[in-house]
Amino acid sequence: MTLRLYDTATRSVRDFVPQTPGSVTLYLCGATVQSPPHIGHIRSGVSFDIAIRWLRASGYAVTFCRNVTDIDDKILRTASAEGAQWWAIAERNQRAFARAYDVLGCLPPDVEPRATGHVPEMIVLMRRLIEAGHAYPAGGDVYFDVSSYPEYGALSGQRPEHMRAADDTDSDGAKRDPRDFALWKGHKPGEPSWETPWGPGRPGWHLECSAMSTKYLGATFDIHAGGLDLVFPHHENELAQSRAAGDGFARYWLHNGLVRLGGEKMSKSTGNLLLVDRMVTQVRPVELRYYLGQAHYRSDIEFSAAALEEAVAAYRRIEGFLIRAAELAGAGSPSAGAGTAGPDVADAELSGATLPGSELPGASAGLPTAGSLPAAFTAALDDDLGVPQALAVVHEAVREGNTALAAGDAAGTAKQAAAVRAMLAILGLDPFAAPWAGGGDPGLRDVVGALVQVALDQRQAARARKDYPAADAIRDELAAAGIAVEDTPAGPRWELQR
RNA sequence: GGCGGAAUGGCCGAGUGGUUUAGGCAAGGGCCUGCAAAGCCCUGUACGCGGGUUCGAUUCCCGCUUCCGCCUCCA
Repeated sequence: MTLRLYDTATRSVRDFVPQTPGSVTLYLCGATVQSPPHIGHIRSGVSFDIAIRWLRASGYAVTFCRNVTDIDDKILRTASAEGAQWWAIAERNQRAFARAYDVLGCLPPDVEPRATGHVPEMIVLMRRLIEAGHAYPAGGDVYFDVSSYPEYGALSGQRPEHMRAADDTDSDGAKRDPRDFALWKGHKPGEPSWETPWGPGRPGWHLECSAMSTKYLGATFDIHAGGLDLVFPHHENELAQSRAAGDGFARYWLHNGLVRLGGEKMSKSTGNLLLVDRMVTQVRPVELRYYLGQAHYRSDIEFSAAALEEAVAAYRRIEGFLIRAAELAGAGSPSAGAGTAGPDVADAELSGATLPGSELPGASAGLPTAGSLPAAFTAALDDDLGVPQALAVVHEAVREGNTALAAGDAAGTAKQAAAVRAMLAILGLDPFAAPWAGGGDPGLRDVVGALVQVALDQRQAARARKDYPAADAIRDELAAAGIAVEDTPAGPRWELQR
């Protein structure tokens, strides 16, 4: 079974055949670093992180380029409003994006080029376009001549004659046609500028992606990804520039659906409510990742607190199974292995049942291979990255694993646990893998474990003499301290309340 | 005005020309438990509206309604 992907350019699901067998070049439109990321931004990161993990697990060597747009109107406006340097605003927000990608477990790109670092490449591309008759300098700006490129509109299905004229103010007078778009914006007082053969100025929005994708991935590359709201004008314009210049450009276009709030796309004001930094104080990052990743990447997500809570519950069900499975596989009796059982401890205990040929660090190296995964899971992801169906397979394995666990079937439990972890690794959700695992001071954990054990021993003694009020009081006190106690056939186990 | 997407059981969310019609959450019943918790089993019989094609439509076609995205700030 081969991977099939929905290609926006053809509006159909197509077999994915990379340009060079065995390797994939992928460009993702990353952040315009004009504000900190909200969950809409990061959903895109998560969606394509899963795509990249799947490509790698499928045996492709993926070269992943994710750009940063570090100059635009809004960055300049913010800088001016705050009395700060534009580059300081960009830098600050770029760091916030980097934090968000990291905290949600998105694998880093192989290269993360910034627009302002690639002006020479932009100049070359502009020259090529001007010489080919597809662009013209005017009034200090450089414009792409839409009428010179008959294919314009093909990606987004727009007909130029039906497009509304741009109502932007600044430079309309210089354009030959209102639909022409700026490759380069002429210098204005108070704005940063770079020298070009056509005068000083700054990059237009679209030019950078053509210049940088070509530089790092080649004139023709496999996949161009980004949010659905970038199809027009951004990606349309990129495509026009690059094709008009004679480059093949992207062979597949992937677009993720948007996150909405209150029935509408997240705006600046509503987005502030859903900043990643804020969300991860309300749910654990891995739970937020589960929420953002669980829907199909092309579906819109209507944010709701209730839906987020459901995702949390679903993830904890999976995680709970893995923790109990690790305890069983590890120390024979749950009480011995439990408690101290942060996932990292459990990880060690599970080592006997680890993934085939994998250390599972969450880094690109250790992903399970597609062949080692359940066939239904593989088939789901091969079908345009069908994460919802893939998660159904995960949940079925969890249920079977829980049944084995209840029966004391260690081998069966370990088998299901290994399968679940392998599948979760592809989705970036393995609780025992980086960046979710670990944390905490091992020494402190041992101390806490010993203290809890004292309390549990007293509770067991109370239970043995059928003094249930005393036993329940101990359990209640532990609960109040944030420790959940469960009795199992093999004795009590505890863990920190999640 | 143009282009595109969507409407599924209490909720989230897949999917399919029919017979076993995902999965999760919540709910009810049961098992287990001293009680819980966790887990397992069972239950609910859903596809916006109106036509059409068909032996049969939630799935295909036409029309309609509502919602959403884009039409040069956007993930």
